[in-house]
Amino acid sequence: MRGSQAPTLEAVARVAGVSRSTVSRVINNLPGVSKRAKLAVDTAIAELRYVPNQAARNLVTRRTNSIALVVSERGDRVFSDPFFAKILRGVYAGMTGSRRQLVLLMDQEDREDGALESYLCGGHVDGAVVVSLHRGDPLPARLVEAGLPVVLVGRPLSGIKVPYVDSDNFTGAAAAARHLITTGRRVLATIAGPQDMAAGVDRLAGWQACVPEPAERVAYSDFSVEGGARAMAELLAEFPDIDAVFAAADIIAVGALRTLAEHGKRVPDDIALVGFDDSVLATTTAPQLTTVRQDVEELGRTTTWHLLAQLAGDEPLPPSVLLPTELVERSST
Amino acid sequence: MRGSQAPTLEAVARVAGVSRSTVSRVINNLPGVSKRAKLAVDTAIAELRYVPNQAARNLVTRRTNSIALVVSERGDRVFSDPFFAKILRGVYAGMTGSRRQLVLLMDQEDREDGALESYLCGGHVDGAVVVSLHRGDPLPARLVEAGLPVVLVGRPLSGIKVPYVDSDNFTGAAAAARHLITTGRRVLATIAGPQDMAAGVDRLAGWQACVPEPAERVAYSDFSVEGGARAMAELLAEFPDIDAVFAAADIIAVGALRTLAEHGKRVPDDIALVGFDDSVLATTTAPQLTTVRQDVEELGRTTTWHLLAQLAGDEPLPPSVLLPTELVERSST
DNA sequence: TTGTAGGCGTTATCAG
DNA sequence: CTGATAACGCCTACAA
Repeated sequence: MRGSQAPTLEAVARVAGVSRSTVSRVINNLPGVSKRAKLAVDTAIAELRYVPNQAARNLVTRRTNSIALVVSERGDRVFSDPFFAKILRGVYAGMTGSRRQLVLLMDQEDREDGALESYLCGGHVDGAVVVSLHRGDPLPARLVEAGLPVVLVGRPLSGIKVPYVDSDNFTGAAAAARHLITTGRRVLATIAGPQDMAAGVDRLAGWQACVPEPAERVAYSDFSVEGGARAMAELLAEFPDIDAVFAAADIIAVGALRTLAEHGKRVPDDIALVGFDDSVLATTTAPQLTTVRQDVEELGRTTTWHLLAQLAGDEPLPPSVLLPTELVERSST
Repeated sequence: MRGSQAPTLEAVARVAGVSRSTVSRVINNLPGVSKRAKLAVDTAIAELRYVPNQAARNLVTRRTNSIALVVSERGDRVFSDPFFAKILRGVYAGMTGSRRQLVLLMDQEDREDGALESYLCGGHVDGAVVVSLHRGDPLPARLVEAGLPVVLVGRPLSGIKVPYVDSDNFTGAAAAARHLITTGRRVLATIAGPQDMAAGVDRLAGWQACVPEPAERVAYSDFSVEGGARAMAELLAEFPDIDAVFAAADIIAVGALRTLAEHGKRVPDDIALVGFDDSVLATTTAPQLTTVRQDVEELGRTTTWHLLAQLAGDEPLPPSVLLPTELVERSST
């Protein structure tokens, strides 16, 4: 991949009039090199524009000084989702001072199945943060089996033993339920998120743990405005007397709000609405959303720390971490 | 980076009862392997969960089967900018069928200067698409010197000889100027973009090439709403009689629009306004923006094709490509 | 069709 | 402090 002939350690050593070992020591800042030798080597390096060959270095050291952020989602979707933006920001923040490169990897639809996996297991990276897992995704288990250090953003649904960091979705949803109950609402409904992701499952579970009739009045939606609008319509059609709704995400709540407006329902007078995430959306709606806050950037940061600690061998680590969530009261309840 | 001891070619060969070369041939789908041998090898590979060591492979083949998308911008900014989202989408689209992995690299503020460069030159990737260059960024020249195939998104300002793909900013800006002139505007002004980026420079040049008094009535702004608002205010203060403004980006135009409203100027009655980009912003303003459309996704796609062609050795390639831009008339002129 | 042997550019372990 | 020398895991002529 280099023009004609990239200079090697050997070449530098010749020019500097020393041995390869000495050059290697200089490059890696190892002790035991005389000032004179170091100077000669530095000069030679500059002159030849020498850059160490990573492949050779990786081969012998068995480390690459880079970690991967793996997004198990189609690449073209990633950039438009603010969730990933925050995760990325957090991962970056978590890496400061670690002297490692971050490599962002996404699913490519046209690649054969194992491409991502063999890239990761093939020694391109020292470890991986994996985010956006859906039920049944075999990737994390495979990576762990292969011995690659991995930390997940979000609880895995498959029950595999992989360390993860997640927001406490269960407790957050429970708080939402309690809030609605204590503010006098009686006919409670929820729009649950996708049940192939832990966030969807756990928020539903937390809700159901606090609500009188857990199995009643549940609609499902993906994380989209349209889905939320549709689910709200279903709910309204089947249970016209509901006076409170917990939406499993702010974006779902936005859709619900739209449907409620179309049906002439006033929020919070006729129906109270609670969202989840405390994203920017929550303050741009009218009325502003009562919602459960999770700190997504912190999620990325903590996950990265966990991975780096694992790489550094700072055992023992907790197998998983739950970050607190918090109810934020605004005008929709 | 593998658990205890990752299996090697050697191990597979032993289990399969063949030589390393035969295993290698199977892995690389080379001809000249008997059915029996292939079967034995495949079985052994599955049994041992063998994954080829990339470092070793890279070292000898001198290729990595991955290309980099390098964003010369702080990582945490990248995800929030829709421009990069579109570029990424285009790059992905351009890679379909290429059997390569995409590695996204961004500046990390805490890294020493050469980290990105030595990562790229050290043989981690076969080539790079580099985007978002500011004047004086030494990266592309260094990469090219080191022999790494590189294609730039956007014309480099430094005059270095690196292939690039860009939108035809000059012609687009000229079209904006002509449009304002032919619709009867007389006192023309422009809010130019940052002059440390080609997009800013070229749009200003295109404008100045078509306007009666090129040096007159120019304000400068970065690509932000606030900058546009401020620049518009400057213009208004200094030249109260202007009746047309060309903003070098839609986001700048949004700011200008705000200032104009504050000053009681009607658009387009009192002042005509043209933007650049045809981003989503252009249709969310009131009035909707007349603007110059550029296809950013296409930009990413074409740049990637160019790089892949270069890697494939499909010479000779045009050193650079300009993608057409097009005036879109709406209500602001 | 298969196996043997040499080398890719580093690091690391030894003696000197 | 410095310099040989043996790996690291794989590919690739070349020979069988």
